[in-house]
This record gives sequence, structure tokens and C-alpha cells, in this order.
Amino acid sequence: MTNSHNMNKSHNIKAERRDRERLTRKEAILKAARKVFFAKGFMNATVDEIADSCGLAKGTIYLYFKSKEEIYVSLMLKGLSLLKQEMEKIHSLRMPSDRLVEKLGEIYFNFYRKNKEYFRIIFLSSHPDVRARVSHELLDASIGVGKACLQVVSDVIKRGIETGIFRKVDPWAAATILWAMINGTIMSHEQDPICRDEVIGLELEKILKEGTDIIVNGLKERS
Amino acid sequence: MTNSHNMNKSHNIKAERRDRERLTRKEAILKAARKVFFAKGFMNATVDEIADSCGLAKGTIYLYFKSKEEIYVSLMLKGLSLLKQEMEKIHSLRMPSDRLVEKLGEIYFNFYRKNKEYFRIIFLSSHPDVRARVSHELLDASIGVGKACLQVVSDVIKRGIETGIFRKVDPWAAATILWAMINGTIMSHEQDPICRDEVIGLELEKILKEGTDIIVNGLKERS
Amino acid sequence: MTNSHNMNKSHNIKAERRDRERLTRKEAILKAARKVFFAKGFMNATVDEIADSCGLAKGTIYLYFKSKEEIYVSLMLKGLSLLKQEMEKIHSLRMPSDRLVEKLGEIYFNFYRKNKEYFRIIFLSSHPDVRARVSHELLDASIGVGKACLQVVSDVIKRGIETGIFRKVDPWAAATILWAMINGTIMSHEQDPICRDEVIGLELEKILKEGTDIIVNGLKERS
Amino acid sequence: MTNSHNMNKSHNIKAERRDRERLTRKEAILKAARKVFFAKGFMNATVDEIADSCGLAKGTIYLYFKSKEEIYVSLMLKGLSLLKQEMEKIHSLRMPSDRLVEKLGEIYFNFYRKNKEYFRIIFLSSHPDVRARVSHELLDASIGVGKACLQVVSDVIKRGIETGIFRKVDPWAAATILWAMINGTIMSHEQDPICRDEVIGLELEKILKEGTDIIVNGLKERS
DNA sequence: CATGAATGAGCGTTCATTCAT
DNA sequence: GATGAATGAACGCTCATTCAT
Repeated sequence: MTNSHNMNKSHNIKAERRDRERLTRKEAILKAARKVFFAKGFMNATVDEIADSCGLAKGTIYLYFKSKEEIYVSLMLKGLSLLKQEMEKIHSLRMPSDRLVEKLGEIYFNFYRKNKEYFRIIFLSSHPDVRARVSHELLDASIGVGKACLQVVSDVIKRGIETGIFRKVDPWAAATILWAMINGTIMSHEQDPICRDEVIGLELEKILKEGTDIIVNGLKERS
Repeated sequence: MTNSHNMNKSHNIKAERRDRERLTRKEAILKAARKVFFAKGFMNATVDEIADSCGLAKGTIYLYFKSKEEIYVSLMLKGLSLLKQEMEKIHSLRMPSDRLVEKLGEIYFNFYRKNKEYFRIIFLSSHPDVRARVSHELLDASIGVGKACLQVVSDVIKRGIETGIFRKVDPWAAATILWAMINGTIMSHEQDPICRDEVIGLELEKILKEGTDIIVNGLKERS
Repeated sequence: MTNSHNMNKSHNIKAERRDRERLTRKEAILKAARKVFFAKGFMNATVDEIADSCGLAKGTIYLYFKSKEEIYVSLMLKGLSLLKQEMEKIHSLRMPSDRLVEKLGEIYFNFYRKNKEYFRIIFLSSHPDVRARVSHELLDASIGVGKACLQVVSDVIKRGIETGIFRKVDPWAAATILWAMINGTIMSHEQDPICRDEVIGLELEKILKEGTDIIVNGLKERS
Repeated sequence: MTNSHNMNKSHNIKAERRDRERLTRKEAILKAARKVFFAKGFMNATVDEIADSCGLAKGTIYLYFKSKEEIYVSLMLKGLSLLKQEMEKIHSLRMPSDRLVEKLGEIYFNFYRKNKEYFRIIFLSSHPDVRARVSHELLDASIGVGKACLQVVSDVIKRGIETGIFRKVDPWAAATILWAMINGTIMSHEQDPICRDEVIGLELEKILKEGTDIIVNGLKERS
């Protein structure tokens, strides 16, 4: 065993460790950022607060993220990735497609309930002012994950068409519509949940169930 | 005829005129604000620019609006009121309810096409960061108009249920769902229209038509 | 006399007053800036300190000057303008040209003695890093005044050539050389006055006198 | 032969080698710094860039230099030493003193042409802001080299006085003046070379020649 | 009512320097 | 000796809002 071999080895170990620590640190920052952004909103949150919240100096934050916006979108990316993961579990289920679509709605709702913080972030991070200050890689990544989510929905619908459960609609269009309905419903609920519940007298879950039901029904062939 | 009578009279006239002028001025500011907000977005627009754009001093703006956010939400209110007006035209149409729902979708889409500026405003102004800095009256007013729009949809669906065209669903829930689908679709299109068109290969109008169709279909009784 | 006439009049008065106050305020800022810049140097001075030093808020400073650099160069411009003024007094003197050149040296030295603060500023403000952040107008103005100073020297030398006191040299080149000698001498003295006086055993005034004398002598025709 | 003897010996060898390596490393840093400082200027250059540019870690730089300013002044010292070396070649020339003075001007100009990078550094590093952050030893060293340069000029002039070519002036003062003229001319040319050439219509070399000529002429006895 | 100069807290960001490894 | 992650004070600058005129 030569010296250089030793050094390479130790270098690899070091590099590995460094990378691991870097990732851990990034995670820690994102965790703190999530808390701050949710408590204060994007506009009112400050990088100072995020730094304080994870016990780091402000300058350190900028070693890991280029800007406040980049933190925000990274957070969205993480949230969306989690959602994607949850959604992809659908592939392992053996059910008729109409049940699967309903299941997707349930997955989305459960995810929303457990990760409410992410939602406001997901909605605002598509704002041009935010996107303008984010690197292309990050932007592309976030678009990619968004597409992947829609793909899951689209696949389920496609399968439904193939098995004759659904009419011959464009699966992408139908997926977009279902996705839009769910997003729109949650968003409108986020805007004014008290008012919604008061006026409508229905909670979000029931409305989403109803909405999924209507769309599933609407996708079926009139007999 | 007493002096005070005269004064009262003149006071009334004056007060009326003052109110009228106040309203005109507010309109002028909103017109300028719309231009500036649309060109620059909410975050990058400055009150200075709005003031310049309508030939007033910055301080004067604050005589008519409490804050930048209040201007923004007022603008949304105006947009939403216009939409409400358009939607209420549905009442004068004599068609079966399923056609009416489709018509509502068309009205919405046409309004969107002619008033794209308002939409971005409508979407952002529902963000908590913005709403937090707006007076209750204005907030209530905007919620009121929102409700009125939804009411129109709800009425149409209700009538559809009564005439046996639609299943016995909760009309408010169904209205919310339709509304959410349309809003969500437009919003996702606004976020990344190029990507959407590329990936999905369908333009907004077709998707909205398809979406309305699916929901209308879904509202109907399985036979 | 019409109403509009009155308004025009009052507008003029207002505008005049505003302009006058604006100028006064600018002067006040420059006065404070001079003190701060001299005490701390350009690099270590902060706009905050300048603001404190003249009892204004930091933001106010930026209403009058675009940047720290612009303040600095404005200060230089003022200093150079004062010097120009002093130098132009030479025109009213009736003396032979060789005496006038010596007189110019004296004027420069006296100005330096009374306005030492300006000199460091004049020297550093020609640094590219500083100039890069200054508006073209200001830069042009400062170049213009610099040229005007040199013009005075050049005129005196030209006259000396015409009256046969000096050889037929290029007056601009000679002026540049005289100017460079004086500037270079003062600058080297500024760098390390103690060392200079110790090592050389001569004070600045004597050296400048000697320098002017040598150059005047050198401009004369060998006989 | 004792063990301690061995150790001393090896210690000496080690120490020598260490010193040699230390010097080499310092040189490498200065080489990289020169490139960075010239490309970006003192203010905009960062220690990070210097470190990257010579393949060292930022912290390592601080093992060799106390501060960014110390690097800068070390660089100036190196430049000035080169100039000194060039100037001292004058001693081996057999020419009348007036020719020698002209020769010194030529040497200076040629050095400037080949080492423009150093000049900006030399000029800025004489600024109090920079000098304030530099150790006494380094400052003294730089003053020493500066003095040595001036000594060469002074010697030449002294010899000219002794041989009757020049008048009985103070040789140090005359040297300072010549030096100042050359420095001042180059500096003013560096500041705004385009403007200079346009306005004056003469290039630097001609002006420097003329300047040296005037001063040489001025040092001579009127006959 | 209208003005616009002044405010000043707060912003995102930088980078020379330190220090644990 | 070498590293480079972490620091954190300080930076220049912005702009919604106020208030004396």
C-alpha cells in the first residue's frame, strides 16, 4: 500500500464526509427556512431570521444558497418531490382506474394536511418576481418534478381509457384538469378558510371528494 | 329662506361634488396602478411610479389608499366586479343548465382573454402576505364579490338539479369545484404558458372546454 | 391679473426656493462628507457616517447623490473649481510670464495649504474603481474643470513664448509638465511627510519653489 | 556524534529548506495577486480570487501575508525594486550628467511601458487607506527602496553639479522634482489616457522627453 | 386638498479574517 | 503547514410611509 494510495483513500473519505455534511447543512437551513417562511410569508421573512432560526450566521446561508428566492424555490422543490413520491405509490396499487383517481385525490389531500406549509410556498414560488432570481438548474428541476406529478395522474387516466373505464379523452388534458381542480380548491380554501367553511358549510375534504367524484364520473362513458 | 338653509344646501352640493371627485380620483389612481403593476409586478412596482404615472404626488396617493397593498386589492376588486357583471348576464339566457355551465366557462375564458392583467393580480392578491395589510372593509368587499360570482355558478347548478339535468349534489360544492378547476387551469397556464403548451400540446381554451365538459358530464346522472 | 398668472408667479417662487434649498442641502452634505472622508479616507468612510455628520437620514443622502463615489467626485469637483478660480486670478496680474509661472506655483501651494483635505480626494477620485460608479455628467464636468486649470497654465506659458521670454515649446505639453511636477511633489509629500522632511531636510514649500524655478529656467532660451 | 548534533544539523537543513519554500510560496502568491489586482483593481479584487488563482486555500494566504493590503504593498515593493535595479544600471554608463538624466527618464519610461501593472499599484499603495493597514517593516522597506531610487537620481545630479554642468541646486530637491514630474505625468496619463491624447495631441513619451529636457535645461547655468 | 422632501428600518449581499480540523 | 467552512460586521441602497408646508 503506497502513500499516495493512502492519501487518495483519505481524500475520498474526506470528500465524502464533506459532501454529506454539506447536504445535512442544506437540509437544516431548509428546515429552518420552512418554519420562517410559513410563519411570516415570503415577503416578510428575512434571511437574517432564517439564519438565526438555524443558529448560523447570515453569511453562512449564502454559502449554501444564492439568494432568498433560491431557498424558497428549493423548499418548493423538496415539497413537490415529496408529493411526487407519495403519488408514485399509486403504481403499486391494484384497483380499477376510477378508484385510483379517487385515491390520488386522497393522497394529495393527506399530503396537504401534513405539509400545509409547503402549499403556500408552491403557489407563490411560481411568481415571476421569484422565478427571475433563481438559477436555471433549479427552475428546470422544479418544472421537471411538476411534470412528473402530472405524469402520474396522466398515466392513471390513460390506463382507465385503455381498460374502457374512461372515455377517450386526452389524458394530459384530463390530468391537468384534475390537478387544477384540486390545486384551485385548496388554494381558495387557503385564502379564506374560515369564510369558506362558514359560507359553504363544507370542509375541504368533502369538497375535494365531491370534486374528484364529479370528475371521475365525468370521465366515464355516458351509457 | 334662512342662511343656514342655504349653507346646508350648498354643503350638500359641495359634499356630493367632493365625493364624486374623490371617486374619479380613485379611479384615475387605479388606472395608473393597473398599468404599473402589470408592467412590473406587485413586488417591483413602487408607489412612486404609480404616482408619476397618474401625475400625482406620492403623498396624494396615500390620501386615497391606505397602502400599496390596498391599491392592489382594490384593483382586484374592480376586476372581480367586472367578472361578476359578465357572469350575471347568464341569468337572462334561456338554455338548459348544462349549456349554461358551459356558457359560464366561456364567459370566464373570454373575460380572461380581455383582462389578463387582472388575473395575475387576482391570484397574488389572495396571498396572505398581501391580505394581511388590507383593511377589513376592503377584504370583506372582495370576499363579497367572490361569493357573488360563486353564487351565479351555484344558482345555475341548482337549477340544473331542479330540472333533473344534474344529480343531487351540493350546488355550492359543485360551484366551488368548477370555479377551482377554471382558476387552477388558468393559473397553471399563467405560470408557465410555454412549457404548458409544449408539454401538453393543447392550448388553454381547449383544456378549459374539456374541463367544463368533464365536470358537466360528471354532474349528470349516470343512466 | 388672472388667477393663472398668480399661480405661475407663486410656482416660480416656489420652484426657485426649492432649487435654492436643494443646493444648500447639497452643500451641507458635501461639507459633512469632506470632514468624514478626510478623517477616515474614502474606503473606510461610510455613507452612514456622512449622514450622521450632517444630521440627515441615510436615505436622504441618496436623494441628492447617487452613490458614495458620486459624493466623492462632487467633492473633488468643488475643490478643483476653487483651485481653478484661484488660478484664474492670474489673468488680472501684470507681470512677466516667468513671474506669472512662479505665481501659479505659489497659488497652488497656498491653495493646498488651505485645502489639504481636497488633495487626497483629488488624487484618489481619479481611480478607475471610483470613476466607474460616477455619472457621465459629473465625470465630464470634472474633466472640464481639470482642463480649465491646465488651460490657465498653458495660456501663461503661451504668452511667455509670444513675449520671447520662453523658448518655442508646446504650451500644452509644458503646462502638463509643470502641473505634473507640482502634483507629483505634493503627492509624494502627502504619502510620507515626516519621512520626506527628515530625509530631504527641506519642506514642501521650498521644494515647490525650487521646482518651479527649475522649470521656468528650463523654459527660457539658452543664450 | 551525538543524537542532538544530528538533530541540530537536520534542524538547520530543515529550517533552510523551510525558509526557501516559504519564499517560493510567497513569490507564487504575489504572482497570482499581481494578475488579479491588475485585472480587477485593488478594491474589487478578493482574497478568494488570489487564493484560487494560485491554487491555495484562502486561509493559507494569511499564513504568508497579514492582510490584503500587505499583499498589495509587497507587490509594489517588488515593482519598485525592479525599477531600482534598472535605475542603478546608470552607474555603469559613462556620459555627461545631462545625458544621464535624460537616460534616467528613458529608463523610467521603458520600465513603465513593460510594467504598467505595477504603476497603478504603486500609485494606489501610497494612499493612506492602504498604508494604514500595513506593517511597519514592510512600510519601512518600501520607503527604503523609494529612497534608493531617488538616491540614484540625486547622485547623477550631484555629479552634474560637481562637473559644472548643473547649477548649484540641492541635489535631493532636484531629484524629488524630476521624480515628481515623471510620476505626475504618468499618473495623469493613466487617469485618462484617451482624453489626454485627444486634448493635448501628444503622446506620453514625447511629453516625458520634453519634461526631462525642460528640467535638464533648467538645471543648467544661465550663461 | 396636495405636495414631495425626509425618513429610517430594513433589505440582500459581500468578504477579510479566524480557527477547528 | 494547509485547509476551507464559518463568521458577522459592515456595506450600499431602497422605498413605503409620514408630515410640515
